[in-house]
Amino acid sequence: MVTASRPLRADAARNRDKLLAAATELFAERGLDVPLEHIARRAEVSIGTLYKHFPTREDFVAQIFPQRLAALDVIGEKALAEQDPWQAFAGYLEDLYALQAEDRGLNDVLARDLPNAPEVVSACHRGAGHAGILIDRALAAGVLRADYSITDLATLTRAIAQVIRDSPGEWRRFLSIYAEGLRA
Amino acid sequence: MVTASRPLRADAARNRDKLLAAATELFAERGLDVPLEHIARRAEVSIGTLYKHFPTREDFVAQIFPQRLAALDVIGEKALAEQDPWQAFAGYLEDLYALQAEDRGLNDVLARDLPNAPEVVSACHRGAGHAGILIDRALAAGVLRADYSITDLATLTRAIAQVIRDSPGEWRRFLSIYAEGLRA
DNA sequence: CGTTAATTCGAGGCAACCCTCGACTTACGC
DNA sequence: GCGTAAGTCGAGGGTTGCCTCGAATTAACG
Repeated sequence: MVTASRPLRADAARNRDKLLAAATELFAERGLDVPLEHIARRAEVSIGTLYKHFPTREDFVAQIFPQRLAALDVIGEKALAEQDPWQAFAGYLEDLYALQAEDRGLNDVLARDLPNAPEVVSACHRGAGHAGILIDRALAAGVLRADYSITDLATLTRAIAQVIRDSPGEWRRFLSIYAEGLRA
Repeated sequence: MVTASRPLRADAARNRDKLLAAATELFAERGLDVPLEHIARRAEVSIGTLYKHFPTREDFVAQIFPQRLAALDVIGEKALAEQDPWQAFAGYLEDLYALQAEDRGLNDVLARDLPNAPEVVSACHRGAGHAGILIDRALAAGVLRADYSITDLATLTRAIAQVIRDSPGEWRRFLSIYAEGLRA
């Protein structure tokens, strides 16, 4: 039962776009918790209009992050193409956290449990799938500590998210130390 | 020029104690950001009375945490008494984070830059002093990766603080992996 | 006891953020 | 052009937390 909503009026479409652009910028700059009023202000639109188009913060997240999360697939594929199982896994971590470091909103999305939009959830699942394969490969090759699991990666992600928030310049070093501890 | 303040009236002393007890509990349970109103409520005292005794949140912190931080000295001494340089450093980390995991307030104090009370600051400095010695020893013995520094420990502390907040049961495992990466 | 200074109380003002609703405005089809 | 549905606006009500201040209370001392 698809409810075919009629096309937006011209001004409405314009405002929707401005809101989306503003939200994209502000999420990236300030993180997921930026006040909705700020988004409205940057979009030069009233708060009422914001709520008309995006009744909840989640609606913004659902519109904005699926594309962002597509990058996860890219780095996943890239890592799967790498021959050396250790290099594949370690490179994946580097790329993943580099991504997070570039976008505070993405950092939040990946580090919290919150994001409920199905598109976002499925993107995360795909990411976890890639990571799972990389872990299995590395385990099979005996280059990763034998008890490592995807749960540890989730923990690491939240930890690194915090490092990125506190001191954006240090995550790479932190990761390199942690990664040493990962080798079998 | 020491301003000798006269002793508190009996009821005032009682209320002060109740406030301190309530704050100690709530900081430990909920972290440093617990609303001051909650502290007043648990102490069964009005919000006005709370502000009379502790005009700022920092005043609570300054009264409560110096004793808590004394534990830092204890584990520092304990580690310095340990013969094996690696065991000394690794044990210190274990003890430190076990402490943090037991008290959300302490976790916050150690992981944020905020705490400005001189007593708190100096306790942190003493802790850093111990840690510095442990690091130097381990470096001299060649058991710690050669480029490790106290800055890395600060980063680790913030990262683990986050792990403790998110999933209190996992910090030990996380640390054990990281610590592997630390060996020379 | 009575005095009085110290203490307590909590209503209420301020600020940030959330969200709603009805009056006004405007795009668009005719 | 005009009528109308669609869209916009922003004042304002709700919440949570911070903090203040004057009226009411009370400990403590003679």
